[in-house]
This record gives sequence, structure tokens and C-alpha cells, in this order.
Amino acid sequence: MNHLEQLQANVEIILPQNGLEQKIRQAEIENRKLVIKLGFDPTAPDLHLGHAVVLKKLKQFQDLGHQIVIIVGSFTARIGDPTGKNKSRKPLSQEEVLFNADTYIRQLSRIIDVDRCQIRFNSDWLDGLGFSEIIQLLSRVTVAQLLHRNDFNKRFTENTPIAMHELMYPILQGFDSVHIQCDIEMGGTDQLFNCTMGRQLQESHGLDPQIVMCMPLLRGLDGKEKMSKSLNNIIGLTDAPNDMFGKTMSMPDELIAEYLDLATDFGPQEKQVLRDQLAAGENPMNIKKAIARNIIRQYHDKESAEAAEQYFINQFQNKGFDDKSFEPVAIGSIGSASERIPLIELCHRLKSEETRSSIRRMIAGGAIQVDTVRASDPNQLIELKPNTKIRIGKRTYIELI
RNA sequence: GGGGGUGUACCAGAGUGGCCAAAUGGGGCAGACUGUAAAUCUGCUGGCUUAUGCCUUCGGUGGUUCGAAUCCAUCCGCCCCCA
Repeated sequence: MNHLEQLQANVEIILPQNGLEQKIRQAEIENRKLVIKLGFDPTAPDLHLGHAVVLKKLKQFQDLGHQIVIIVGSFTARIGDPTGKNKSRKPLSQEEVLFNADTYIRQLSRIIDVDRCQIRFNSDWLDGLGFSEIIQLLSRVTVAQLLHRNDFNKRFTENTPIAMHELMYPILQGFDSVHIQCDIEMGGTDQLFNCTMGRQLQESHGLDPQIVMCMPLLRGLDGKEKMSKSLNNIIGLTDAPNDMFGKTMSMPDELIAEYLDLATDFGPQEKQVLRDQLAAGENPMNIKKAIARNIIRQYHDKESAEAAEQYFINQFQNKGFDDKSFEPVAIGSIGSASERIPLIELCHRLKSEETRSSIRRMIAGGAIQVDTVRASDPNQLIELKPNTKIRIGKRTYIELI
């Protein structure tokens, strides 16, 4: 596989189709690096495997010596992102923006070499735009164009509100491309419109338009929507190994092929072997385990991956109660005056995020177990003595010490 | 500026005087099963010191009524249409 093929692998949309090759050749002639842009909105800086799809592609460019520019949407964030029907988000303060940018960049460093990236805040140039400059910028885009964009179109026809400034987002994002004069803008396929806006604006400013490269959107653990924090279906880049493993196992089996391609770093042959196994009737569980191990290896290390697998097998697959690994809880920390305490009270103190009512329900549903006996009476008095083991639901195992 | 519509639990969305802590779906939680935190099936899904009990909830406030998510007044928010 040559460089070009490698760079185009897995890319879902590339505009114009042969543009990348030309850009690369042009950069060689001019003896310069390609400038590749990736923007992010510093509102919810929790990166997940979906982001990683794009980041890994950036990494390939970086490894070939090109210049990555990360645009922090500090301007956007301070106005308050309106995307989200009724709850308009609170505008972020300067400190929050900086803090979020910082955590974001720290997470980026798990995949790309941040030291070799340029990091730029778009408020640096957007803040200073005068109104007449803005009007001039707006004059380059037509309403029909904006309304062609899928989600605007949808909202418009469905009568969901579109605020004026939302229409400006793609334009401002595009202006970033003009300002930094990038050669390529990367993003997920949901960014196609915004990225092409960058092309158009660059062109109208007399610049060579950027190439747009959109990576496929990884679906989240629900198997339906794209991976997104607000949909609560993510595997976070900073998740603990045990969580990564469990979450991976919890994805619907139909997602296996997608994750194999987009989330793992298996080579082509390894992927093919796994695909063949699956086709040959191998239990999907085992393929998922391989994927889970691979993911953990990427973001943690090999030992953690193996430990996480062991943990999973022990906690969720094996049935023996005594073999589970129990989280130790000191009796003193429960804060009970007497040595005996009603079960419901005990559970509530161990899991304070659950209400008493919900614990009552759990007991009724058979979710709580004390020392191999499934509890049925919320008022049963439990003696607080070391080595007492308590299970609450399928994830919580506690041992008193 | 004029007219119309709408506001219900985590979300979507029924309910138009008592049978409403409020249908249904999604989500979430739990159980069974499967040696997957998958699929499938089942149950639960406002809170409360123990409950054929009490308290809080249907945009806010104030009324009518024995009784209101449901009726009236007023205010607020959101949406659409015309100009």
C-alpha cells in the first residue's frame, strides 16, 4: 500500500475526489508541509472512539511530516452553542474554555503528537471582525445553500426553530479555513457541509480551496446513533480498562464489523482472520473480546487488556459468588451507630446515588444478595461484621472489612 | 404589528373534573436465560423509617369546586402563519 492509498483508506468522503493526490504533489513541488485542520468545540471535551477515527487519520498525515492545526472553537463556545433544541447551553467563560481546551489536548495526545501540532483559538481572529467585515463574509453565501444542509433542511421543514446565529456557524467555521489557509480539513461525515463551506470561502477569497476529508461516524454502543456523549453510548478514550472491556462487550453483535474496521488497529490480515472466524460460526463474543483487548491495548497497555478480560470473565461470566472480586468497604465508613442495620439502610449507604425506593425495588426484584442468600426483606437486620459480602445489582460487589 | 397553536415524569407523547403518581413507546435499572455488560423473554421505573399510608409532581401564580393535569383569570416560555 502506498502513502496515497493508506491516507485514503477508510475515508468516507473526499472532495474533490482526486484532490488529495494533487495537493500532495503540489506540496512536494513547493517543498512545504500540507496544513491540515481539525476543529473542535470546547464545550464537552470528552473524547471517545468516534473522535479517534478522525484522529488516527490525522496521525497518519502527521507521521508523513505534515502540519496539523487544531482549531479550538473558543469563539463559538463563548457565544453558546445553540445546537440542542430547547436548552441553549450556557456560554462558557474564558477559564472554562481554557480548561476544556487543555483537557481536550491532553486526550488528543493519546493519539497524535500534540507537540508537533499548532493549536489555535478562533476567537483570536473572529473576535476582531468588524460588522462590515461580517456582512461581507455573509454576502458570499446564499440562504438556499444553507437551507440545503441536511439538518437545517430537516428542521426547517419540520418547523423546529433555527436561530439566525446557527446559520452563521458553518460560515465562521469556513472562515477559519480562510484564515489559516489550510490545505485539508478533516472531520466526520456530519461535518461535510461545514467543510465545503470552507472550500467555498477560500475560493472566494482567492485561495486554493481545501480538500475535504470526512471519516465515517462510528456508531455508539446502542448500535443506532452515532457515538456521542449526550447519547450516553460512548467508549471514552480515558475510560478505565475494565469499563472499556465491558462496554465493548455490551455493543450489539451487529456492530462488530464496524468496530473491527474503525476502532481497532489490527492489520488487514488480522481483520480478515477475525472476519472469517465470525463467518465460520465463531461465537461473536470471542470476536468482541479480541476487539476489546485491542482497544485497551491502544489506549492503555497489553497487561491492562489481559487483566480487564480476566475481570470481565470473573465478574460477569463466572457464576460463583465467592469468586467475584469484592470492593472492600470499611465498616466504620458506613457510619452506623449500632452493629446491626436494616438491609435497606445499609444498601442505601453503600450506594447513595440510589434512592431508598429504588433499593426497595431492587430487593423486590431479587437484585440484592448478602453472603450467598438472596435478600427479600428490606428491613432485615444485617450484622456489620468483617467479611460480610453484599451484591447490589450485577455490577456492585462489596465486602465489609 | 395581527392571527393561531402549544407547554405533561429522563425523552417522546396520550390524557380535557373524581377510577391519575398519570396510557403508550424509547431510554434506564433489575431478573431469567445465554458460560457476551449481545440477542430474547419478564418485571420495575416520583419520593418517604418500615406503608390496602403520607408527601411532592402535569410552565408560574391566584381562583372556581367536596374534588383540577383537566374549568376560569393572569403571567411567563416556545412554535407557526400573515404583514
